[in-house]
Amino acid sequence: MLKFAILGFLNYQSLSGYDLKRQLQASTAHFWHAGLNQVYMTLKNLESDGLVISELQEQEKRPDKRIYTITENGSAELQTWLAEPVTQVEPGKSTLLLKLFFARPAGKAAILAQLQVQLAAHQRQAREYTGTMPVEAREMLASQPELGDDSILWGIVRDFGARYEAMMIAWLEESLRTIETHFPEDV
Amino acid sequence: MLKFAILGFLNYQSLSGYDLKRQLQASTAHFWHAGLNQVYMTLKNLESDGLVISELQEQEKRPDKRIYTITENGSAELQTWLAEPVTQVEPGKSTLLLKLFFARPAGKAAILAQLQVQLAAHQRQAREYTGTMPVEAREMLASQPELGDDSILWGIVRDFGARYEAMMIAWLEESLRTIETHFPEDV
DNA sequence: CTCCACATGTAACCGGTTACATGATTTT
DNA sequence: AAAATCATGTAACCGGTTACATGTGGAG
Repeated sequence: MLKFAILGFLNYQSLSGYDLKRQLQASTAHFWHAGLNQVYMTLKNLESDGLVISELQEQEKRPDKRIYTITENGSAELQTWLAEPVTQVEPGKSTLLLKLFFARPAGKAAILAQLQVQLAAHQRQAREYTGTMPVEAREMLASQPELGDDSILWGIVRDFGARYEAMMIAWLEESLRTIETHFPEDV
Repeated sequence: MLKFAILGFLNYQSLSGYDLKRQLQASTAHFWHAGLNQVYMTLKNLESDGLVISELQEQEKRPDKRIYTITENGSAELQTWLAEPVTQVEPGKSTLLLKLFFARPAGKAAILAQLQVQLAAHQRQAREYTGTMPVEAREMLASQPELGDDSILWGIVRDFGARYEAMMIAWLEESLRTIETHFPEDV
């Protein structure tokens, strides 16, 4: 599916693999990660499928860049994908929940430690949503004011992140209290 | 990681692949899915690694079952995994958020439809958490009362599910309102 | 008579992760 | 002098999905 994330960004503007990775990092990292190598590979596949084209841009003082541009076929494929309904309630994968579910043999101290680490991490994460939009998004909006409608959607996705982190923190705090008061001490 | 889910369940009691799948379905489906075939395959791998052993149990009127039992090595491997700290804030993958992020070209009607389908699905899902513990869990608790401590953890995981669905519903409702009032009509 | 639950597997494929490989420029 | 940023790739591996393959007994 990274394929579509990339087509989505290239639909806004032409970018190099490296810049694409930056965009992903700034905008979609919390709901869609990707390694740099994977970005390059996917771009290559997209090019051989004729959904994007690339041209080499020479740079002084910097390595050359390969700039990718979406084709009409690519744009069409993106449209098709956007129109498809999403699977009803996507089955998630959470290592944390899985581990917690079976965690009893690990002992009270280990469980509390695990949850505290998570709490700290999510409190940090939550702070990211208290500020303003990421620079990448603001820059894109400034240079392409016709993206105003898109930014409504970006805001909604961002709001999900904020709510998710708030929920996570509340749940972790409550869970810590539950374990502390109800779970038996390690022997 | 399905490997550990299976070891976790076999650590409670010996089970066949088919029954294992049932347990997964009933307890961990919303944070860890698995196809039947994958369960069988993983069991096979676990056996060749010496983490579980199996014996064939003949049945009248039913196909024979292969019952798997965790070994000491298997138990040790589970312990090790449980003790390992979870990666800080696991990077999630959400097709819904990805699609929504880039959804502008799909148009207002399509976006609203998408969100409404999701809302209905999550309202259904949320109802699952209003009732009591699944039968599988209650049966296991009744037959093995020493699992009382485990059930605290099961409750915490279950609570996550409830909070997640509540958050999802609130977010979807708010998003629907936002789109309706701020997103331009299709031409 | 048809569909569902029980019961177990194999094989091809595919998306994504990790490791390997290289190299200049700028910042600390 | 070391570390981070810019910049692009290849190859092995691995967990998981989809499709294929088979067969009985009970319920509607």
